[in-house]
Amino acid sequence: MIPNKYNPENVEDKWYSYWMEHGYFHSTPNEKEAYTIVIPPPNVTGVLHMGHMLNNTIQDVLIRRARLKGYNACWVPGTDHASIATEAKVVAKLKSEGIRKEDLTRDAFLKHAWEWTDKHGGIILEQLKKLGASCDWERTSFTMDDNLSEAVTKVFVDLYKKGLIYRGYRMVNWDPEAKTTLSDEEVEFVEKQGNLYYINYQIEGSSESITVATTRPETLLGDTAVCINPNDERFSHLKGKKVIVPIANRVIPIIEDDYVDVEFGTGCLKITPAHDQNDKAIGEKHGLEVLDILNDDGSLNALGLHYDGKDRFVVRKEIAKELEEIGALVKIEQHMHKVGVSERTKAVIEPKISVQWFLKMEDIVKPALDAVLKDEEIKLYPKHYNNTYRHWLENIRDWNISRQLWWGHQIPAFYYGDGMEDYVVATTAEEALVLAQEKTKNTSLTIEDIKQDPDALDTWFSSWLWPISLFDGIKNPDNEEFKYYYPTNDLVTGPDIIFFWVARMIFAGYEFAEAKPFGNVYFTGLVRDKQRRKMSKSLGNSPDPIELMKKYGADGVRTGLLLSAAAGNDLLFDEELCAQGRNFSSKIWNAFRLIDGWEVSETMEQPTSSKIAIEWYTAKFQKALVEIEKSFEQYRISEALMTIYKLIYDDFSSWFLEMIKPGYQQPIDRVSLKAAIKCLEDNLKILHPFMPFITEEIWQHIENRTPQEALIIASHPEVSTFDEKIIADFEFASEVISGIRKIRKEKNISFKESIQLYVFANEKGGDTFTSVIQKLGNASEIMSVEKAVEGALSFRIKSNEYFIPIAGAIDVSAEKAKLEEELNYTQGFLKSVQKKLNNERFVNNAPEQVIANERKKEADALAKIETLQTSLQAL
RNA sequence: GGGCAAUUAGCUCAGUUGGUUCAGAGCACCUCGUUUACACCGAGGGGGUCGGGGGUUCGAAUCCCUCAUUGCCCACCA
Repeated sequence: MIPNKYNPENVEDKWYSYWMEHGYFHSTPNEKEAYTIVIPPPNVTGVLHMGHMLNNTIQDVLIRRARLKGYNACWVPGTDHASIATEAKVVAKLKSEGIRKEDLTRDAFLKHAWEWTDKHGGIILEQLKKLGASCDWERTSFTMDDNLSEAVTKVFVDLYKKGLIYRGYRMVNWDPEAKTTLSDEEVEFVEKQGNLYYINYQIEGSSESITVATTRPETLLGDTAVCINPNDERFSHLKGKKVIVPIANRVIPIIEDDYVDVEFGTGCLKITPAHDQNDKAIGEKHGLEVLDILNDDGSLNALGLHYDGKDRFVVRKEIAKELEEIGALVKIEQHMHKVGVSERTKAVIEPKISVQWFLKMEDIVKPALDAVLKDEEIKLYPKHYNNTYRHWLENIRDWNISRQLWWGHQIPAFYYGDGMEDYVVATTAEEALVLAQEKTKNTSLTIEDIKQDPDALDTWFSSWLWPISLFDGIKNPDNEEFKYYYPTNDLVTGPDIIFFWVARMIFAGYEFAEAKPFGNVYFTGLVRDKQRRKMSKSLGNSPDPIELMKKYGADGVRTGLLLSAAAGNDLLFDEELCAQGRNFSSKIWNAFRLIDGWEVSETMEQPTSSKIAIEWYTAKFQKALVEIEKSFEQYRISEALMTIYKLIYDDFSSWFLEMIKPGYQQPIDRVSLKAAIKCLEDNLKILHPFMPFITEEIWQHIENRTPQEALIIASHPEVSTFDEKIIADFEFASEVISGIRKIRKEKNISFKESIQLYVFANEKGGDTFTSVIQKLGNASEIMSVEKAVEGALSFRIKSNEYFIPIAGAIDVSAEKAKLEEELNYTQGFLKSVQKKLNNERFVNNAPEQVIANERKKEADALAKIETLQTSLQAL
């Protein structure tokens, strides 16, 4: 009836359906305390990878544990529209069909995007079900759901009214591939080998020239000045003169600014205000003209003269050649530098001046600093992320929130004219019309006269509201759900989105909900392969999670991942880990099968060894429970799991079950069986958050449970006081048992053959486990003696000596050698202890406890030496 | 260029205020074993000068200084 081997595949599907059917994952506000997690929403068209596996396993552990502990646990799942990533996918797909985005209307494009989303969206959520994720699926959300979108619009309008959102002509990061601006966070810097080009600019009306160094020679077509340091004597004779831009043959001034580093390059800098942040600043300071030479796709425009229409990188090469031909190129040096690329498309970013929407950050972030750093309202794990967090917030610049994309939340700004200020911000076009009429005092304006801003908002401008908008807290802040579930408890995510998402959610929380969004943030590490390489599609080193779960069971994969995932550390994934998890499943299964197979006797007395075993395991379980609680408090989840692993593998299976196991074909007494089942059930409860499926399976096998008695909603064992002494006594006894086993092994004495055991005890008492030693050592009797036993093998535990008489001859010289070695070691140990005790400064300075311990060590060593010497003489 | 973290057994990591059983765990490894839950197993075992150097202390993996290596984050030097 109960299979020999545990087969996860069927079992896991069965219980997931069972849990769903009975609505255990679903939460509604009630009188219990809420425990809430919101999922970091994966990209709507994404597929499950190992990073998700780790991240969501941790969330599931936390949520299941909370559920067992009697909280009203609510884990809200959902997906993110991922504006730029998804739009890029859709554009690529259309391109493969020969359709260009430029040829489509906004509505037509969005239709394609929604089709794509409907087709590929949510796959990842289905995959999470395989993992066992106990999300409240009835609450599944999408950042572009109507409700969430309305929240985004409302927030935009409110922030605009507060004066925190503005439209400005600024230098921004331009991604020529996606043809959109990006926030500073979306630009990553990669080290690249480039060239430093030294170019001569001829002084107007002179044969003399001045050399500038640049990494981007093509930008000289946009130069509007050349700058020198006013204190640089090399160039003082050129002050006030003008130079001629090569190729373009434009005359531009030489200006002076101490921004220029005399040491670097030639000490002379060309100024291209349209294509460099610093140049723009200098340009503004000196009132320079701005010449934008680039098109949106990164090719040069008409200002690029004969390079019109050619890509910037092509021009870079060609212009170098032309400069060489006209003798303006002095030299080219190799130059390592960091180049900003788009996080999404990897295209090299161009600084570009354009009109965009920005959020003022200075004031809005303020509460977020204290919340984490001072008041500890929000705690980050590991804590050292506090520094990273602080640094970012303290150096933050205004957030460029507009994107030249269609997939996303359209900016609720409406234009009625071409002027920089000819717009209004409103939730709907109708409201906008009213506002526009008021603003222009022109009541003849119609809805046709106003046009909504075509741009969409940065994806993160919606996900920063996630913990609030999931519960409709933006539009309807007094609703019952929001008041009940918000603030949420724990957030589990990767440190790579600490700025993108975590920090922004924190100040959004204070700004829009007047409260923190969550109490704790647990940052996981990255999942890498065995060689520490990042997992990536191109390397092919990323295993398919679904296949892994098929092979090892979801429980096995979860366990494998968590066993080695120290908080915040990268996880070096190896399938071996999953095998370890699967093996653990088997172990538990077999332990259950053992107990399940026992016949019970109603009349049988409980053996002493069983009675003591149960007392011991109960204490041991409590001790483990305390450690587990402590580990969870510190979010050391892998340690908590390891504690359970060892408890079940070693203490429960190897020791406890062996202690109470009845003889061959013997029944077990009723009391012991009942207690054993209780112990097993407690094990299942604490293991359930980690291995939900196998624990539920066994739980339901133990007896027929009603849906109200399912393990998933059982109650977690409570911490209570426990007997430390019995644990210590067992520790000692287990060493004795190991000693016996060692001798059996050395002398090839089969376990079936019983032995006699004599004890010469310097340490009196500690007989609690005699019956256990007898059983697990297969000793026919255990007797106390007052002197060494002749014709016996011996071993020592602490200051006690144990003798096992054997029938055959004893190899006296070998025994002697063994004893002498042990004696030697103990004498050396004694010497070091005595040296310490004879040191006056030690005795005077060390705390009493420490000295007492040293004295105890001394006494023990002395006693042991005496025993050893007696034994040696006896030989 | 600045900041943060790490460096302990073959691998991945614990080691909380310096002092008991402080040099540990899991995996891997070696030996033996098909005993009646489990070979996806059991029993037993080997293995580390705690990155190098210096210092404080009666006492340092733990505190201080310094050097080295690695990883991450941030920064507008053309």
